[in-house]
Amino acid sequence: MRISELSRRSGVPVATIKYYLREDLLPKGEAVSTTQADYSEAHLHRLRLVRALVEVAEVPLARIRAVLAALDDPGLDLHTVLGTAIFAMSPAPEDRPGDPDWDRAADQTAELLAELAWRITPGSPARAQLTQALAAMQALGRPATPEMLRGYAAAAHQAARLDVACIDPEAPREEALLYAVSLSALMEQSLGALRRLAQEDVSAARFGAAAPGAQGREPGTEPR
Amino acid sequence: MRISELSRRSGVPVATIKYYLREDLLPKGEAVSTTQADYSEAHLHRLRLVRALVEVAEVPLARIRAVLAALDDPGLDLHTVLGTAIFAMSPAPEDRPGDPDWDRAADQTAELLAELAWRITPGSPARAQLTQALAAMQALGRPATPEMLRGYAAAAHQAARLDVACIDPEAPREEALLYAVSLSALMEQSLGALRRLAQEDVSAARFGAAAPGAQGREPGTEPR
DNA sequence: CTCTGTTGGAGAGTACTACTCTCCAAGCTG
DNA sequence: CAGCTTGGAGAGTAGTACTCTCCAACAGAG
Repeated sequence: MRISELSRRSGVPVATIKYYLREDLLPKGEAVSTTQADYSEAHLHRLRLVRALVEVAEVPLARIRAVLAALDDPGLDLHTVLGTAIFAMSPAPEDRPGDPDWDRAADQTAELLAELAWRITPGSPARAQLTQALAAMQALGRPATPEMLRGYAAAAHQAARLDVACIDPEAPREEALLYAVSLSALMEQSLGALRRLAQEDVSAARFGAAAPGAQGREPGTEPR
Repeated sequence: MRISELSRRSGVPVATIKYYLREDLLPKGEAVSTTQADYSEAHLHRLRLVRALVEVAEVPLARIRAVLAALDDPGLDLHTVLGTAIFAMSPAPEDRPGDPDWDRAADQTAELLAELAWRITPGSPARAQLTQALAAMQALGRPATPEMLRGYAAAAHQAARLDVACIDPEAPREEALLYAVSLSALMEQSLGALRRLAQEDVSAARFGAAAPGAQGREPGTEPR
């Protein structure tokens, strides 16, 4: 199919598709002539994936590019490639050793992970992310307690079991990986939304009374 | 304290503090003379909160402004103000009625929420977010199953119980709200990080073998 | 009372991201 | 062969979050 059909079928403007091609977010179509290239269903599929990550999961293009590059890397086993992709997906805050809040948070992280005994890669960006969040709570004067962390870890592990259960190792590798990554990112959004909904339920149970958001903004209205 | 001390104590450049003052992210100090204003501990505290939301939770300034405005709104009960703040915090994707993927996702959402019977506000942006994520999965040809959704909802509810348990209704209102909001945002980051760590553990258990990310990027290296 | 430095306030400028627009010659289509 | 589309490349734009520059009005040191 030509670029205009790719655009029509995906709903993405031609100019944007050209931009993605330039930025290596979409592989080039097979050149039929100097001014004509052929795009396949795989292109359409990848384009939809990019759009889902951009629009729904709000992943920066640079990170999407890194993830796709990891997926295209052949010759690694499923677990390794998945790990690499998830690494590339996450923001990696820089360590701030020496900062007292950071160091205390790093200890909290180490203690929690030692207790959980999860099989994880040492330098994982997720670990730095966790430390960063705990350091921020420290700085706000409300450090997380070990009991809280254990509870959140249990919830996270439950979600992760569901994530991994969705992976079909029998499916074609490319497809399985693509789904695993997109599912991980989209389920992160879903989990966040579900958590906010659940917060309302729990808060209603605890503090009771009227429905909130009565004077909240109209649906679809971005603040300012 | 003067602006320079506020800057020194918070680690935020004076220029940025001035910018936040202009942008209504920080209330003005009490004017002592034409060219001198006095900032309190409350200013320092709010500044730290803004920085935590910007740096760690990556919340856009416009949304932080909306949240702070909601918190400053007096005369509402705790549950209501909290709900309003959480509303202001979340992105609100626009509905796309008519789009088949969207409509199916909206049905899924309605079915799940009916089954869960959580006490939630009808127009909640979190609901639209959930629908959006489910619609994206639909579009990628891998719709979420009701069983999966139930599982994720259970995990989310568990996290939400921990969130709400942290709120101390006896604490000064302003303080309780500030902590609730920052905790919600920072714990979202922590939960995401924990989930990624747990994914690695579960994936290792299921697909076994070598440590992943061996050729992942160095810690602290942003892709491209 | 002068001199040095800081402050609040406002505007312009910058860096980055994610497009979006314009142009062009080559090429396919009626 | 006229008129549309296409691939490719560069320039332009909109939005976000600062960052810099300037200035007159002070404040404190000597």
